[in-house]
Amino acid sequence: MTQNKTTKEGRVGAQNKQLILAAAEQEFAKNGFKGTRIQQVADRAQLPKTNVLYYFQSKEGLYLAVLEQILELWNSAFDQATSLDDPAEVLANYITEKMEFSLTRPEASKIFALEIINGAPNLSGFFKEQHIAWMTGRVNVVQAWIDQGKLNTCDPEYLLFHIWACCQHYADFSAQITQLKGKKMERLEFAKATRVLIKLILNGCGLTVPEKYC
Amino acid sequence: MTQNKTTKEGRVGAQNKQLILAAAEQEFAKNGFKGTRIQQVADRAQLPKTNVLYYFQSKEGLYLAVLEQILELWNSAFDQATSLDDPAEVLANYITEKMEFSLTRPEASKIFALEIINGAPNLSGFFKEQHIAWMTGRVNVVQAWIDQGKLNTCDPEYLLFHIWACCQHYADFSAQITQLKGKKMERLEFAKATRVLIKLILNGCGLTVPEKYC
DNA sequence: TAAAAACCTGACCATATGGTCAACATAAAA
DNA sequence: TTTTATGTTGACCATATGGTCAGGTTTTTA
Repeated sequence: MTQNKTTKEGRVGAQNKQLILAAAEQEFAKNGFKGTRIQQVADRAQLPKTNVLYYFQSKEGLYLAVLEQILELWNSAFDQATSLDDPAEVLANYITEKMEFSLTRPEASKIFALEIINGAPNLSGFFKEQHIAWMTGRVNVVQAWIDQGKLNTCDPEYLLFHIWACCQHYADFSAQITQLKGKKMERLEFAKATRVLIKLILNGCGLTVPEKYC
Repeated sequence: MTQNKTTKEGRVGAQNKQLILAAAEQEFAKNGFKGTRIQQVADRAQLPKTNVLYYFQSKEGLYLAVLEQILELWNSAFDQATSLDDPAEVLANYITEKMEFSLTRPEASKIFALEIINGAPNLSGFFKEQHIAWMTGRVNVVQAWIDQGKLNTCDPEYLLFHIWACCQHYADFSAQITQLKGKKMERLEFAKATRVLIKLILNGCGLTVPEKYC
């Protein structure tokens, strides 16, 4: 259905590309860019190494494709929120979304984390500008809430950082959490962590947690 | 005739070892284990590559030495806190310490983060057990505070995770923060972030921020 | 001061790995 | 059916890199 802009690919191609991307996501998350071997990705996808290179011109090309696919997942209902919305509802929902992401796509979160720790050498200027614009918009909305007295005074920028930090922690540091809890966090534990986090953040801002998030 | 495996080191050795460790910390934080070249470490330390291998038998040995040195920095006043102490004071101080660490030793934080994201393959069983013991002790203290009514009900384990997450974020994700703020966070911004975070966490737990942390 | 221990380093090597290529197979279009 | 585009793959290569080694110098010890 959708035709790729650069290379014309048939059914088989599209399917294999997805297979390879999924395998690559696992490997890159586990070993980082330098630590990942094309052969490992190929093995996981059950294809010969040369086949991987056929679809993605190079290891870097493969990594960029993985990264691009991940960045498309960054969308959220919070993006469209305005100062007219209820902050408690919006923030609780945003946290819920982020936690759900950490639960279902931990590898994506890890790859992003690795990219940032490395100094974000592969994030396009376009993405960065877009990200800054998003941030500015969201900070303005939160500030408007504060100005309206809906929210305790708190620096909106840092508030967002703290929400990200907590939510991503459950994906990026899952090994540590598993170690400390004695077992892997399943959906049930994630639900509890989400509730606890929502309460912490909202109360921390002087908000009451909406009924549905208790 | 033959000296045992434990190499005796003189003045020069001790000095060079520290030099190499410092250089390695920078490189490992920036490029990860696989991504770091011994030659890069040597260049940074302004020594020949062979000299690095003289002091540390292998790249892995060097990495382990760096990691070990980092884990020694994990100590905190919170370690000795009891349920008799004031939770607001203890937690505010703990957050302050962690933030100070993110400001002054961001590379150490990043290396630890990379290690965890990779599944913590190099953290010794001893460290892990010690870490679990620490956690258990701290959770008990927090729970005691809750039982005494000093603190709102909140899962102590998740509370600690959230504190870690937020504090480490300022070190590990500094590239993203710098990008979004338009400039690197200096000590002044760290002080503000610390204040904001303390307020968020303490208020989130139903605590009042002590005067000295406002 | 002599011996031993610690320190230093250029030359070298084995191996792993990203990537190329050419020949072939299959699907799609004509 | 023929032709063209797409997909497949084993054999191969250039290079980077971790690590060795032998022979040397400096520092410490007895």
